[in-house]
Amino acid sequence: MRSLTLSANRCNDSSDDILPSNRLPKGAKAGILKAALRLFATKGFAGASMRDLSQAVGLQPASLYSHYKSKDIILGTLIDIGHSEHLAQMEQALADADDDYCSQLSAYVQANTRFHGDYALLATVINLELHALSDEFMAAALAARARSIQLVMEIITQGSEQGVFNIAHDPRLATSAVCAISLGISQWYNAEDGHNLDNIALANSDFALRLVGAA
Amino acid sequence: MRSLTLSANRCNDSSDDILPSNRLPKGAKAGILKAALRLFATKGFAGASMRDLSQAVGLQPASLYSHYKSKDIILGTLIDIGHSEHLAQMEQALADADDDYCSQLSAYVQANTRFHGDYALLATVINLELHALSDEFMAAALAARARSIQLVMEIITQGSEQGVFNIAHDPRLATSAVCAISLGISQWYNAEDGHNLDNIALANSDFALRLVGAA
DNA sequence: GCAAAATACTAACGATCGTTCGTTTACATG
DNA sequence: CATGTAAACGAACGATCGTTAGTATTTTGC
Repeated sequence: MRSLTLSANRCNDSSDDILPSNRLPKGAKAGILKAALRLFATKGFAGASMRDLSQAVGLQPASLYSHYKSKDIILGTLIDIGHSEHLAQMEQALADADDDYCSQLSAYVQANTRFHGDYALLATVINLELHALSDEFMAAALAARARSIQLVMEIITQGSEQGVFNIAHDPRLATSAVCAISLGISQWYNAEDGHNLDNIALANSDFALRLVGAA
Repeated sequence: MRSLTLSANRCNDSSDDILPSNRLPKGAKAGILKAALRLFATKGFAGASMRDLSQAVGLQPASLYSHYKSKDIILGTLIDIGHSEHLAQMEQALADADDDYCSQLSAYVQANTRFHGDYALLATVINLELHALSDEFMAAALAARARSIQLVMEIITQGSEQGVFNIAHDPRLATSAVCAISLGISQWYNAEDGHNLDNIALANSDFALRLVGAA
């Protein structure tokens, strides 16, 4: 682990797997998306130009428009990929886990942490550049986000009602806190640091279980 | 509380106290800083133009340069204010609290939560637009950030060594999680929602104490 | 091997960017 | 009232922005 100082490092991933491969388009589009993700994560959407992007993929600026009709659509595509993959991974994790509330919460937090570590740049763009989305993408993004949060909100509120969890406060505050724990690591996690993402995920799930007062 | 869905709402504060008044410059500079904060928080640093800013304060674009020499300096000033105020509030909170590790951690988390609620826009800009800082401001920003985190890191590690806390994992992971809890609320907290910031701060401090396994 | 489709190029458009210039107004101080 | 200073102005600078047009090159399907 290089540091845990929540540094300003928004681009600490030099690997090639910065986007879920199963959702990557074929051909040159994949390279454009990856380069755009790196640029948007480091310089922000408005701070990264189409010329920056064209240089990163080794094309002329105009050539990008053979693949994507606008800069907005590139951002929208990235954020859509991120939200879709996140929701899918959360649902899969819950389906694979045991049916009790503790296992469900633990599975969610571990999967959420792994997502934010595996796709730190993508998580960064989703969380930091959502405001730059055009309207048509924004609606879908907010819906997907709400669905992902609802998954864990229900676990926590129902687990609390059933007495499995013991939260002395508004369950929604606990949900917010639990989500924040996983979310934070995308700001500093670096796969090449040698820090084991599984260990972090396990720690975070333990933290979450403690936080909700799991029996 | 309007929602806890971690929405994309990066500008939910229409009040006038979006910056700590004791650190505001006199005269027109204060209005420029406030308008810039709102713009940077909603559109990002690169996405907000000097013409946007001039319109918000009712000046011509050129007039802004009578007060601040460049756009970068405005962002640097905002982030410097934010970091200075945050560090000061954290140190004050620790000084006012009892000397045991639980009280210290609780005080830090409550103060941290209140800061992120009271100055949600400022916290947003600090966390999301740090990458746009020029080099001279960046060094100071990272140093201030490191100092703020060190305060709570020491509480947690020493409290763990003394057996007051019981953390089954790397104390730095617990620190990261504790910080993330407070940090998250700047994304959705709205003072006009009627939600009591003191309640949130209290909840978060309880969550943090549970997280570290406080005796 | 040929037509068609996809992908790349050069060049340039109008708009907007941060910033500077020289000037004028407003205001405090003598 | 005179004077110096701070703060505002209109206009414009060169650079860069996202994007389009038109054309050439490469790849694909029959």
